[in-house]
Amino acid sequence: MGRQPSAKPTSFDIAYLAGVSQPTVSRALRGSKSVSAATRANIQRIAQELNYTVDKNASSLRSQRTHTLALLFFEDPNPDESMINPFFLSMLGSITRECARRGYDLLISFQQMHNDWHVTYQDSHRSDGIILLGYGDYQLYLTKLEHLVEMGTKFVRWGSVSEDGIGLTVGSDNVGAGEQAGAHLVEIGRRRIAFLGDASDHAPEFQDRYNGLCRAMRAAGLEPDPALQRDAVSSEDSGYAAARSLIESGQTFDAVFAASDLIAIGAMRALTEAGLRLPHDVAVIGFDDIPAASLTTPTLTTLMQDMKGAGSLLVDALLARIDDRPVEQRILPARLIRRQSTAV
Amino acid sequence: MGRQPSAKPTSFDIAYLAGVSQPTVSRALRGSKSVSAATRANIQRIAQELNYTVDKNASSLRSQRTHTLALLFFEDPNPDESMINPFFLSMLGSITRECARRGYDLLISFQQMHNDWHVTYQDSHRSDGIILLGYGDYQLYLTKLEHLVEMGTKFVRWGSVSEDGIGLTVGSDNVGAGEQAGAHLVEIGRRRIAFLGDASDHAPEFQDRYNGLCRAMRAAGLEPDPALQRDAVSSEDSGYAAARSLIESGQTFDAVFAASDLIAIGAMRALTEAGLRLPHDVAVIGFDDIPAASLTTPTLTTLMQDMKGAGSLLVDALLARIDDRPVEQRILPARLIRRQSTAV
DNA sequence: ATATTATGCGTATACGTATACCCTATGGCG
DNA sequence: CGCCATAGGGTATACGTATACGCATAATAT
Repeated sequence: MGRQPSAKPTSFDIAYLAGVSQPTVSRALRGSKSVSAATRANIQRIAQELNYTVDKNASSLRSQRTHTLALLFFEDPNPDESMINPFFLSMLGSITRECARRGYDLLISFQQMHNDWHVTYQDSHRSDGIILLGYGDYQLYLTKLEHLVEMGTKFVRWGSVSEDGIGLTVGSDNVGAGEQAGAHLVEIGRRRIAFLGDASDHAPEFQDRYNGLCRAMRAAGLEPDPALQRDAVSSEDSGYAAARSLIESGQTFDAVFAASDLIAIGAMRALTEAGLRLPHDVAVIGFDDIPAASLTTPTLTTLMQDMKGAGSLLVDALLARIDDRPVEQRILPARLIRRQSTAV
Repeated sequence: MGRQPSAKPTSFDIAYLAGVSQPTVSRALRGSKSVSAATRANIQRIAQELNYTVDKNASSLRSQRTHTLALLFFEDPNPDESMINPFFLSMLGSITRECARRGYDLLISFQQMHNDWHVTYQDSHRSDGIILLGYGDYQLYLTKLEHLVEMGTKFVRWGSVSEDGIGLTVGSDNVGAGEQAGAHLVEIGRRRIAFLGDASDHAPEFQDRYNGLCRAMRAAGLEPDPALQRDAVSSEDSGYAAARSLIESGQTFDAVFAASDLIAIGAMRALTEAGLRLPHDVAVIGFDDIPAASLTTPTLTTLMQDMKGAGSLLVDALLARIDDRPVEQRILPARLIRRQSTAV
């Protein structure tokens, strides 16, 4: 009873009470097998009683391992600052859970493309590695990634998975998903399918989706019409503008495959305003299955990415990278969610 | 050139190059005024050149300050694990930004109401304080909070602001927002206004909103009918069920004030299915202004909470609490967003 | 001119843990 | 009965920084 309740116990306190030395406490709690079962049990009991916790800072300082990962969202600074891509937000849940399961803490930050991630997070020993999520200026982005590789920073990013990519990338099977979308539209009888989304190599994921669409069309004996492709970034406004451009061009089309749900939602607004009936005149497919997709009129058919799988895959891959183990899986399948916007 | 590029520089390296002692480097970089301007400038230049960063673990260990806050979402374990209350998610952006602005890192975690937050985060020196966000089993919740207070844990939570609350709470002006909702419905001629949301003291925020509604009605000479109140938690399904219950009861009503947008969206589905025309037969107001609110049919009138303000207020309050300074502001105003669901 | 105070910095050390290394006792084996 | 391996754990120390304290020198006061 003479102890100060406010003073947090250290491993020395435990050691004293257990009649052993401080290193033995450390060894016992970390599971070293050079401690007898009886001693270990005793130490654990005492630690429990005193509500002892290993000091994270001291532990990290000594072991040079933080058991912390950093999650960086980097998007172009948005006029509406509080707006975050909903798709990435929903990945957050699975990432945090996977981190917790693996005993890792998660630091989170939104970055405006600064130059010093490695300095900020790895060199200052805040985290053992970095998860990168986001779109943005792709060229600028690549430059930064090369820099990270040079600095030996451990990181993994979500994106288009290809062998020549910079650093380690995991992502959905975008080509396969594009094929599913195309096949579905062909199946319901559509012939002239428009694609809304940047198809250049500035947006590899969108490009993959477009390539998948083209492949499905060709497999059905249709030739994709390049005039039916319109660039768009992932936002409602951009989707609206792209659809307007398509409508005003006078091209005929009976389906729209939007590279993201946000684009699709904007496009549906433009199409409806133009007096087109959905899905009768134009069928629409989105990508991501954000919560809003089931609230639109008509509800939006879309490709659902495996968000839960994505989170654990990202964490798995990063931990493998940190421990210099080979990374097993890198690609996740997507699933077609059929709703009213393609129900004819 | 003989230096190892991979070895991270320490304050000793800087000190050696600057011809001073290590503590002087520490003082210079932390802005102590007992270092001459010339020395400081020189040290900063060298640190810059070497890409030196203060080791976070060593710094935190020595100073017993982590400059890190922990954000805890605690909700009842959901069957759909990846579902997070969208309102809290949008608060995330402003919290991270405010932390960054103040030079704090942010740890994030989802908790299933475990007992040991303080152990996990404060006692193990992972963070200086905790931000709590979430609904959940309110009684259980209160017990945990009392425990936190006992342990001397620094924390702040989002919720119903009242003087007798446990710990430090900041939140929206729920009563005032409820009044705005009520006044608006009265203004468009509605007399029999239903409230969907738990009005017991298990959900103080909802209760406040209901009280605000009642106040506005009485101010207009109307007496709220308790039969028009239905309990609901913040989910679509719960809103749907509550609205069904109301419809089946045979009560007449010409407006619904839902305690959250999710409840409102579920209720609108039930109302529409029952053949009621919105807003002609029944006007609907929600709460939160989640992104989906502008996508429903009809679009949803709602009360927008000041999310950006909320984030900075939470961080401000917590930092004040950590430094034992008085907390200035605790209540944020909400704003009525008029959309189609009340446009008559 | 001496006493006083402030300035600028070095010396020593603490923060709490993890690990390399060393030592002792025990048992197995030939 | 001597030899070595092994279990079990102690001793010493490093991780990199921040701070209490002391000590000069210079600036001011008296």
